[in-house]
Amino acid sequence: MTEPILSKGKRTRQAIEEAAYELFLDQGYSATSMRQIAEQAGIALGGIYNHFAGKEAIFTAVILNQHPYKQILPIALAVEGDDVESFVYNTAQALVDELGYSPDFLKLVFIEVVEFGGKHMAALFQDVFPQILPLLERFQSDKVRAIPPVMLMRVFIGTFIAYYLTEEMLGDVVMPDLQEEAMGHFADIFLHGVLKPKEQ
Amino acid sequence: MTEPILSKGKRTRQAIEEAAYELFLDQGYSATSMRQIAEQAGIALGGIYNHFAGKEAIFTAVILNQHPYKQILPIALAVEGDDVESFVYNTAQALVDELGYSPDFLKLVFIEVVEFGGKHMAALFQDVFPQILPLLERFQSDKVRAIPPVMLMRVFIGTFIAYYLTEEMLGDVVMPDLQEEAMGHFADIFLHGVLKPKEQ
DNA sequence: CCTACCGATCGGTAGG
DNA sequence: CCTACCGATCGGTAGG
Repeated sequence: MTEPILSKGKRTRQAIEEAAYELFLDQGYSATSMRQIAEQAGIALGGIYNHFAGKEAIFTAVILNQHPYKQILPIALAVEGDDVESFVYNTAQALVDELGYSPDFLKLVFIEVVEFGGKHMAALFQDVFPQILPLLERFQSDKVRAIPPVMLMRVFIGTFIAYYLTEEMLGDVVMPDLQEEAMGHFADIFLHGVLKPKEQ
Repeated sequence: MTEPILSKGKRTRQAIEEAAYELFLDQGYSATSMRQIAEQAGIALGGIYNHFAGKEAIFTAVILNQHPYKQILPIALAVEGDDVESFVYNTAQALVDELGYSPDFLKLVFIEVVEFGGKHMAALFQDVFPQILPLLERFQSDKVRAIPPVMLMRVFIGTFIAYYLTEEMLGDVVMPDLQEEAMGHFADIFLHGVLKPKEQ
């Protein structure tokens, strides 16, 4: 919410990134022209090249600064709940609340996979990995089965991706009424998959 | 394996689709030009328009005919195993064996989401849905917890997508040695999530 | 099914 | 940071 004062140069650069981000989400990378980016950023075409070496440099900046984890991580870190169960359920709830039902927040990664063959992934990963480590601790519990922690985190993240992608694939067409509960089912199945069976 | 005899027109059309399929997987839709498709299909640019109304018509045909489920469904249907456990494990194994570790077979769907906003999804779904119904039966078991069957299928499919997408996202960078076992972990967690706890 | 062409638009740059 | 421009390439078509 804090609006840091940026120099004019920084502000223009920021405007270009935001314009590009919106257009990429909407149309993908190749279908978005430098002219569209310039127009949406309120600048002349030539002006872009004072801030970026070229089109791909814009994408690189965008994916580093607008990557999904930048949205997800703060949400997940702010979630309350001392045990695994409530953490998983609360995170599921919080994510759906903040991100809605659309997989928009995943589209940048899809663009990266489809239009760049994943070649920025390594750089991205270096940036992300240290920051998701704190989340690993929240799975630390003797209720959890013996599963390598990294694998735990991977399946956890994967479960959310799976929810959103299948939402896009068949959410509107089938069972629109089940939508509200769907994320609950994903979280529930994940939890049962990860926890030791309760003796009841 | 059977090579049906096609008329020359059909063969050309098929060659165009296959050329486009390869190029789309490699570059995405927008970055692929009609000239590239023509060249790879061994035809002149103008010739394409005897078979397709335009570029998007090619994509529509490709996604209908080369959609991932066309590869996955036969594999899953051929899997042996009478109980849920062996079905899930064998399917996981068979898919990795046939599709490898790369998410290539998912790229068409990503292109559809990124470059078309998912607008062909409904038509696609009508084609796919009836054919995956038989798979639902293989989850019919009193070992399975009370979960709506459609949701079961959705999480099952989602688990595979999650595996492949996280594989692309961090498979090469981290834990390349764990790769072989990773799918096993996904299947294992899914199974525990879906089955009633065993009294042991 | 090909040749030759259309207008439009692309990413990028020179020069100021 | 803008104006005016570059060569290249785009999807598509006319005509044969």
